[in-house]
Amino acid sequence: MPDGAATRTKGGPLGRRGRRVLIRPRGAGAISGETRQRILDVALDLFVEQGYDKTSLREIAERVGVTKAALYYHFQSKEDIVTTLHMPVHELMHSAMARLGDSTGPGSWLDFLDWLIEQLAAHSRLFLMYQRNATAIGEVHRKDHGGPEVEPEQLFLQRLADPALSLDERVRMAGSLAVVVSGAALAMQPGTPAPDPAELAATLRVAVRDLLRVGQPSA
Amino acid sequence: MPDGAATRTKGGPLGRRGRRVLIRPRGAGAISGETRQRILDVALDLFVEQGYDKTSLREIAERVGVTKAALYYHFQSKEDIVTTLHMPVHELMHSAMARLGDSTGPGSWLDFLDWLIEQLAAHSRLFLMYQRNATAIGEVHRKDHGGPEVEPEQLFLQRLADPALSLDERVRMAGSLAVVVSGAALAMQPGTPAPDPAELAATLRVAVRDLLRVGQPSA
DNA sequence: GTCTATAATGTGATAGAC
DNA sequence: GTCTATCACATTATAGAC
Repeated sequence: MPDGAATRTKGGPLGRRGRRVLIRPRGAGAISGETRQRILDVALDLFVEQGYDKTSLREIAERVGVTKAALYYHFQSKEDIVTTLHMPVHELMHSAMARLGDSTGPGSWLDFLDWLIEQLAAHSRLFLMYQRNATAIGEVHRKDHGGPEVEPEQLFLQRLADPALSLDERVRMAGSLAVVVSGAALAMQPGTPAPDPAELAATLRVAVRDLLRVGQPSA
Repeated sequence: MPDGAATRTKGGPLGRRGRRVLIRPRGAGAISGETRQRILDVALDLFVEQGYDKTSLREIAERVGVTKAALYYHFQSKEDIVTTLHMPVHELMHSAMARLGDSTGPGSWLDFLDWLIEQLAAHSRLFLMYQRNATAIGEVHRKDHGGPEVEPEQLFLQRLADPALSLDERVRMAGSLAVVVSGAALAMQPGTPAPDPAELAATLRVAVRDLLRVGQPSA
């Protein structure tokens, strides 16, 4: 059975659902990068909704309105799609580690959180995708990078394993990170109106300070 | 190709890896419930390690030392396995909602968190499994229970959608829940020694109070 | 209770025409 | 850049012998 025969009439028109107004007909050479971006958009939606593993290429292709084979023109593999989406977050985490440097303890941790809160608004949806597919993404990118554990997320937790830290400090540091992440998820909760990003960020900054028991933000 | 031919010598002995000392030989009728429990143990390990979706029945059967068909004697389906594992957590969440009742606001929320912290120690591994497979488990059990969204986890978030709550309250309530969950994950961080459960619980109780800005625990 | 063998289906991925 | 058609493979699940 051909690719989309189950869901599309054999010779029918291409644009389904009216999800998009086409400037020029599909199949005669689309604008550069346009389809690629739509694939990423659709994939992000599905990965967030139902997870990376449960989302098939057939499903992505269907929603975009192309065949699976077209996906393989734009991306080398399914993993390539999720890797491309995750890249900004990955780089963000990576440079966050660089910021943290070798210092430990709540002080530099707070700086890191402030910076993370700032970045979060711009990438909240990608962060959410990572949060909901952390294990899957972790394994994908462990398979690529040969090494055992290069995911920055894990590095954060390794920081907390520092024996110089008390249990109380560990709980509050890990907890404050969780607060920030939950704040990002809260911002995109369906059914509730999205809060003002600046107000949310300010609220988060105060909240993590309460949890880490340090002074209020300087700004 | 027969089931385990790739990993087990055709006529070889049954017990592999010496993972378990057998009182009496396998295949002559095992002790009631023994294999079933081992299946659950192995499945829990794998679901936590690499996720529900990426774990196949073949893999579970291999580690247990039986064939896939044997799994189907003990469980109706793969979903049945994960549902059985998730059941205690599900019931816990459910009764937590009953405890919360109709009241909103940080007051009853704190009571709920105290209770959750208490329960967490006894079920930390199952909670971790849920946390890492929330989307998968959610969909599995939505498929069973016909209804659209009966998962208690979602109900917690619906509480936070109450328009009577300020953004600050929402952030702190969602955040405090995240702190408790992260505390459970912290307790089982590989590589670091497991903290004393009672001490961890006490630390969490104080931490969530700092975040919710209420007094210290009465106990 | 466990096995062998197989069914039924879906998946990621590729070849080659247009 | 997208299509049709197909491949090779893994998966969940079942049937029936022992």
